[in-house]
Amino acid sequence: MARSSQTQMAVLGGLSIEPMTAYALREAIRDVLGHFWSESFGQIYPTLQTLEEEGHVRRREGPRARSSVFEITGSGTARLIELLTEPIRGTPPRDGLLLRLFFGRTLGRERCRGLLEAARDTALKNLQGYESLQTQLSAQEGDTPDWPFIEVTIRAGIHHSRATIAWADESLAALGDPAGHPEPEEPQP
Amino acid sequence: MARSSQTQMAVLGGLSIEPMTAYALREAIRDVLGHFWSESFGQIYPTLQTLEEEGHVRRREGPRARSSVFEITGSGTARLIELLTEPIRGTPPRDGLLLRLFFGRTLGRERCRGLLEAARDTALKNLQGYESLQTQLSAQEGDTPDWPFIEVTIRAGIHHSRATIAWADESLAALGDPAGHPEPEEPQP
DNA sequence: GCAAGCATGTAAAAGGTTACATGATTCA
DNA sequence: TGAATCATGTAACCTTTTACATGCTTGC
Repeated sequence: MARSSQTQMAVLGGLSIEPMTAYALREAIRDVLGHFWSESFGQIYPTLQTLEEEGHVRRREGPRARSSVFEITGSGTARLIELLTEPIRGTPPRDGLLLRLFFGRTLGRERCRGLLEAARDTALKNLQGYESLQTQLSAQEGDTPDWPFIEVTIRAGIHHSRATIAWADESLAALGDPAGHPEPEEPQP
Repeated sequence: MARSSQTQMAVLGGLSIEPMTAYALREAIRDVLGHFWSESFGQIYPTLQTLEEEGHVRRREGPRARSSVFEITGSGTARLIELLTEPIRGTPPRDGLLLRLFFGRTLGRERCRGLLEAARDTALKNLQGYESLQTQLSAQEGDTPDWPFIEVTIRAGIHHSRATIAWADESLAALGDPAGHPEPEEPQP
């Protein structure tokens, strides 16, 4: 029972906004929740089947041959609330960037700087993405009851990106400017 | 071949700082890398066996009967550098808090506020932990060649915690003060 | 003598990704 | 007509956690 309640949460949540095909659901999860969630086909299809058997979603004929549009049922909404109320199951942390930086003495200062610069660039791009998303969606959806909650998740991305940029800049300064003196003398004796 | 290069990285990295038993290695990973990495016994023991077969670590008699201290070999150091240089394999994001907040209309505003308050509290506790760790370790290890890199990882935690606190405060304000008006009338019809 | 913690390992199960196989539809 | 995209589903594989089984050592 309960094939990955985490996936069920995302699937039921998606369908709670709008009925769609499994394919569209995966695209919606990738495009809309992509900054903090992901699901693959291999999870979505079996989960939809389970949810259908349990009566939490209903399958209707889709716009094409052999395609199905899924919609959430009353019991599905109840199940969604139940899942959303469950305690958050935290994934054990696995940050490949920090692991590499931690062993920076072995990896080498220059390569660490490279990693930090790449992280900074990525964070900057993400930040710009979040900001334009916020502007765009607030115009489009600013009046819907979902908007305040959606905006909270976008602002999480904004805060996180800004923190990453500030941290990377600070760290690049701490690891020394390579220009002129690739391995600077220890500043403090 | 290459049983989880990620685990190998953490294991070889740990042993590159100091030879130890598998048990101690797990404790070190939990206590020192715990803020951004984790490994379980079920990963560490088989990985050490593989690394031993490949000649990347050497097993010595430990301080107790039936216990082994592992130390990294020359080829192990080379392998570690190779692993650290590999592109970072990003785990697909799965943030249970943001998922719940995204579906906040269904979950309910009050429960969302509760989640945000809990997140804020946790971040505050983490922040204090990072700050005292920084003070403590900078006195202890401030002169070692590893310290600048270790500090980078601690400062990542500090920046991230501060961002979480600021975001949670902002979001709590945005989701409305519950005092006086638990479920404010819909502002827009 | 016994409890807590050190120490080693294995097996089963969960959770998830990737690749594959298949076919319909749209559009250039 | 052929490529891109929509669409469904399965199977194999990988990683990782959890639980279990076992025994030594230290300190009270």
